[in-house]
Amino acid sequence: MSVTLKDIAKKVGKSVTTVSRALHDYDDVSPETKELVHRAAEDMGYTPNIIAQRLQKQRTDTIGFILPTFGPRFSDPFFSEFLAGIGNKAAKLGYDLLVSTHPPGEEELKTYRRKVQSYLVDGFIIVRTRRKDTRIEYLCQAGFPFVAFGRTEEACDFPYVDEDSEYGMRLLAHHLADLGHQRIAFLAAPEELMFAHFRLKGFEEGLADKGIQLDEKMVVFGDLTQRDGFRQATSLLDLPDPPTAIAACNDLMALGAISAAQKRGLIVGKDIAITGFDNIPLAEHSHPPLTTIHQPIYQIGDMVCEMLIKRINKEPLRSQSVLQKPTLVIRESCGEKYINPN
Amino acid sequence: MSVTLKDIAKKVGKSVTTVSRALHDYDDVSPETKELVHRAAEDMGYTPNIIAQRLQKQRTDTIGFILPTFGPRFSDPFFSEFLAGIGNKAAKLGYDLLVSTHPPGEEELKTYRRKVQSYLVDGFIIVRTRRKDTRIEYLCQAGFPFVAFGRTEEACDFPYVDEDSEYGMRLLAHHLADLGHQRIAFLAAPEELMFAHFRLKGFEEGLADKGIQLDEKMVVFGDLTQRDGFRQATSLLDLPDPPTAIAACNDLMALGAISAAQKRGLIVGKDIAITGFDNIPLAEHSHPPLTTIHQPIYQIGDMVCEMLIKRINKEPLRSQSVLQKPTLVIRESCGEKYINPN
DNA sequence: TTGAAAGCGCTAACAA
DNA sequence: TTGTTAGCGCTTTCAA
Repeated sequence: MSVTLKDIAKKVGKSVTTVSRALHDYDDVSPETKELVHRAAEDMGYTPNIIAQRLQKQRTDTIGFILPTFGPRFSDPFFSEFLAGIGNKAAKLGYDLLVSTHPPGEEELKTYRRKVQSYLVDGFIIVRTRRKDTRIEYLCQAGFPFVAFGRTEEACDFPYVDEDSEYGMRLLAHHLADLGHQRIAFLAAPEELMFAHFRLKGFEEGLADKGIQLDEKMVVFGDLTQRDGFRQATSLLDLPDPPTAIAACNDLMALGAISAAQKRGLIVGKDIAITGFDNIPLAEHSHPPLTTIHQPIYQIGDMVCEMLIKRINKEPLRSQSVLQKPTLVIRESCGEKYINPN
Repeated sequence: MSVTLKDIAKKVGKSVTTVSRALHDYDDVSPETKELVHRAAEDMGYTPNIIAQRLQKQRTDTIGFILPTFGPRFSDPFFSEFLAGIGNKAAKLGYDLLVSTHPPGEEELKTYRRKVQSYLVDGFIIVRTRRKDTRIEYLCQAGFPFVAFGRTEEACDFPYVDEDSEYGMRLLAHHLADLGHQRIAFLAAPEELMFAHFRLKGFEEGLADKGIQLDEKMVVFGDLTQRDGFRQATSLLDLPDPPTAIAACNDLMALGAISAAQKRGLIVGKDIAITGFDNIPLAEHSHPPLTTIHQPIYQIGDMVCEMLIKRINKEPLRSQSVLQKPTLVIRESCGEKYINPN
């Protein structure tokens, strides 16, 4: 059904070898033959069988990415932007992208293992690193190329790109403290996630810098979704002595928290301050627009992908790891100076 | 470096063929040999080389999906949910998912062509169908398996799943008209997109049902992003005789429109009604919560994927195409009965 | 400048 | 029940 080297060889009366070399522009093929072969290939509509090339070359020119999904209503805008970043870069560098979806957990590792052992991909991009990350342990120990977006607490060192979440959260804590808030809550995320850990830590430290101690009762944990942000913020507002400011671990939860506050009749930016983290496009047009920390997800995807491909090709990396300083984006969800009504 | 059938064969003193058959549990292999081979495979940590299997089988067990991206800040929650739907189903049925990102346009077709001709995928999932869709023309003419989420105006028929956007928009138009709105605007999307066309059409018809004619000046076009929703809604509100209701072609633009209205000091749900389409998770927790049309994206992804795999395996489809009736989700962005203040 | 031959790892038709 | 042989489509030594 489809044109192979053999077909071309037959047509031009040369060997398969010669045809292969002609097509690859080897210089031990006469110009005439090359011309002949190229024309025939063109005419016959030849396209190389990549699978065959891969078997021979023992490499797949494919990058693996496993999307951590959480139930059917999974839809974090974060990931489509990240995916666009790696996808575009991969395409540009001639790599394909093999994506799997998998909820984090036991089974997850099998998905990685299978792709590695069956030679389906040349390397992996890891996201949502965990403090103790079995995926990273596995890949390290297997000596398989990968680059992570995020750090871990593991001993093994590996290339990564990360935002300095601690620093970002400190920025936010200072901002809130400077606005005069005292009763400040933190809408945290599961502690096993490395970035969640950093963000909580950074926030605590930031408040401490300003002589405020983060009250244990003021820390609640959500699952990073808007829905849970709503739920957890509600519980915070139900407290006998509710916070005047809520810092959420990510934008989505912050958006949920805004809803929760508004449902209570509070005016966000006046009665209560709310902040996010990530600066997803939605943050700009929420009501009120969200004060948050900007993370250039697309560029991070782009960078991670480039690093991985260099790694696969054993080219030297400019630096093994990149820790970016994020920036504070002040919008309206914190309003002006907060004056305690009491 | 890695264990092959040959290695196992050598170890157990059998031929490669026998080993292969033993591992596949063919019944022309003696139980003892099977036992022996399985144990050896286990011991040696054998995993089949999938690339080799693919070359031999002439199929890839891989599904292609090309994510239509639009610039770096691309992040439509729609797609991550859809991706989760197809990804999970594909994994369940033993298929991999090859994802590419590509802005719609000239070059796009090359990406499809390459994947088809190089045998990288067994079939494609197409999204964001266009009225005249060259991707579909190409795949049809090439006789390559694919299933689309969305229809086209092409002659060729092909399997698809779609929501009845026309019907959905009619629902919304009726709702708005029943609330007493007269000056109603439509925040449309590029007309070449099939669903955008249907949605505009449905909306027009719905208003006509209620004896209202959609004013040409009341139709503006956005690019489906929140940012553009904001911009276009602003232009609508700038009109000398601004609308009392805006129906947006999708939720993201509706969210942008809400911002625009609020920036003007309007109370959405009271001074102005705004509706969306899609019912993305964000719609539930926007401020105010968005009245919209529910589209079960995850399930659609799941279904499309299942259909494609059946198609690849030449199993009969229950039905060649599925047109779902969407449902209206009434929340607060339209408020109560609208009484014209004049 | 070209071609024969081997081999990537696997499956399958056929023979024994 | 097992092994031999061929072949999927390609690249790459090696020899001519």
